[in-house]
Amino acid sequence: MKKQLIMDKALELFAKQGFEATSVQQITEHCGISKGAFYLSFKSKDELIIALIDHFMMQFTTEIDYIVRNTEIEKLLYDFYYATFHSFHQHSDFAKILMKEQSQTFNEEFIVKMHYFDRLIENIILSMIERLYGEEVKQTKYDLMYCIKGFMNTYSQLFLFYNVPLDLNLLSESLVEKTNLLARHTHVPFISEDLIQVIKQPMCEEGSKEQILEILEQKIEEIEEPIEKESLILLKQQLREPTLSPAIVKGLLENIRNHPLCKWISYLLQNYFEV
Amino acid sequence: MKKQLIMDKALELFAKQGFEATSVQQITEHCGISKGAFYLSFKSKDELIIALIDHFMMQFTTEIDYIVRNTEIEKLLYDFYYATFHSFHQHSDFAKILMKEQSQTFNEEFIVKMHYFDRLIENIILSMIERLYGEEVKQTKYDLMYCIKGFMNTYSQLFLFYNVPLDLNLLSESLVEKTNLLARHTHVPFISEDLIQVIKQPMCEEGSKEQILEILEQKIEEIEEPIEKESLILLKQQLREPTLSPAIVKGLLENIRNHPLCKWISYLLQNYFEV
DNA sequence: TTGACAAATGACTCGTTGGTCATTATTATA
DNA sequence: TATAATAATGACCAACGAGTCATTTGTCAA
Repeated sequence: MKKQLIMDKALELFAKQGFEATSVQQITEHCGISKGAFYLSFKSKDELIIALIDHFMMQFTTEIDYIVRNTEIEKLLYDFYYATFHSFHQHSDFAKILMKEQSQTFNEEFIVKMHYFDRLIENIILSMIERLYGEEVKQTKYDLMYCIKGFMNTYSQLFLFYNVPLDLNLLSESLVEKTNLLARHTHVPFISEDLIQVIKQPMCEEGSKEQILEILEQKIEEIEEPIEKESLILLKQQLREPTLSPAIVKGLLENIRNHPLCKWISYLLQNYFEV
Repeated sequence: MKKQLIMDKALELFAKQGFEATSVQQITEHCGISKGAFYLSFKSKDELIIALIDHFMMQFTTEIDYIVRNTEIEKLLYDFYYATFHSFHQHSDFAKILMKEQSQTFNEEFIVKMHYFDRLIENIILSMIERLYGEEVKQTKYDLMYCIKGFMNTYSQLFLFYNVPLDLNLLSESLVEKTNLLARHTHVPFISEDLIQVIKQPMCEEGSKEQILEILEQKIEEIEEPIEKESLILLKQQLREPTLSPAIVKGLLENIRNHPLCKWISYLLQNYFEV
């Protein structure tokens, strides 16, 4: 598929030069295709960057969420950091774009997307904190969440922009220690429940039933494998009119969770059904 | 002075839209001047952004450095955070630019400047850590430094991009607690002495004698006040040929330290003479 | 071999940008 | 007031970028 080629090559250039500084001309040259061919795959340059963000952020969010939901508590924090940095490292070109283009103003949709994913990640971190420390951190959980985000940011810059050899194990151990320290001994919160209300505000976007339905129908078309396809169809019915028991829904979700094209929809459905 | 007007107005626009997305046209319109007038004050758009960075970063670096050198240990950490966030808050337009344009690739000189100041700030933080905890954190000081940088970044985003009411006192208290916790109980460092060597590398730039001399001569021209002027002239001689005692040098530096035009040169000289 | 259809091309348009410079307005000086 | 010097103007230029579309190339069934 041309689309994939363009995304791959554009990713390299964006990471190196930034989005604005990379022209469509350059991208097409780097792909060895014509300018027209580019516009057969993407309606605009903006659509390309949105596609890139969607692609990687969906993947990342889903990965992290799965870990937070399914890892035993003893390994949870370590695995979380490990997976995070492993992912950043593996998709370092994309991570660089994220860092560079952080909250740039050039495109409305871009910002909305970024905020949306940012919010998702914050929620995942919060639910991890909940699992790890529970009531213990009631007063300080938002601060803790911000610190964890800060660690993710600060430490990833180290290996993204200086190419130092990366000892993922040591890094994760080190951050686990720091996080536990902060969780267990912090008593002066800065971010109160009030403050977080001011920050949060909207957060609708993808969550709505209609949008999930839309994506669901699209996936049903795409998928060939009978089990996955039927699971999707059943889930669609359940979405329209809840009749199945939670156990069955959970099973159906399990059926699709490892299909490469279903990761995202499975994440959305899981959230929707509050499993 | 036109230059100041342009810098003020451009700052607003850059903070709102980013550097690349703001045209010289827009800036001149916002100032109520013609395009030609802009180019009487700045040779190029790039020169403008460099001037802005220099202006604010010199100010910030000098402020923080003064605090770290001169505050009693009991208040040091608190004052450091307070001053940092106070400065970010006061110059929030500039802080926004820093966040947005973080390591953008558009201009070589820009990046060099940013790295230079980043390095300066890292050194200031390190010397603060040294004063606060000394030997205690020998193994973990670089990690601690990165965590402090992380706090500065993460928490400033809160009030820069959501305009929440800001309780500077609480914020500083809260970060003091976190920092002390990490300093006193961390045992698993990630950033070793080796790693920091890989990252550091060059770090020359402004420090050289010739460059200091150049700025010094320029300042001697500018300054009217007799005491400050003579102090500068004596310091210039001392720079060429060291003859004065450390006490005298320190006194001369003290003479100029509060002159609004001498903050930066005084910082550079202080570093050079290792006072 | 032909012809219908889709895929791919790249010269082109049109808007915008950073930057220049001949000209005009303003001020200072004699 | 006349003249020189300086400040300010904005029409203009070359360069470049996103996006378009008439045309060419490739494919495959008949």
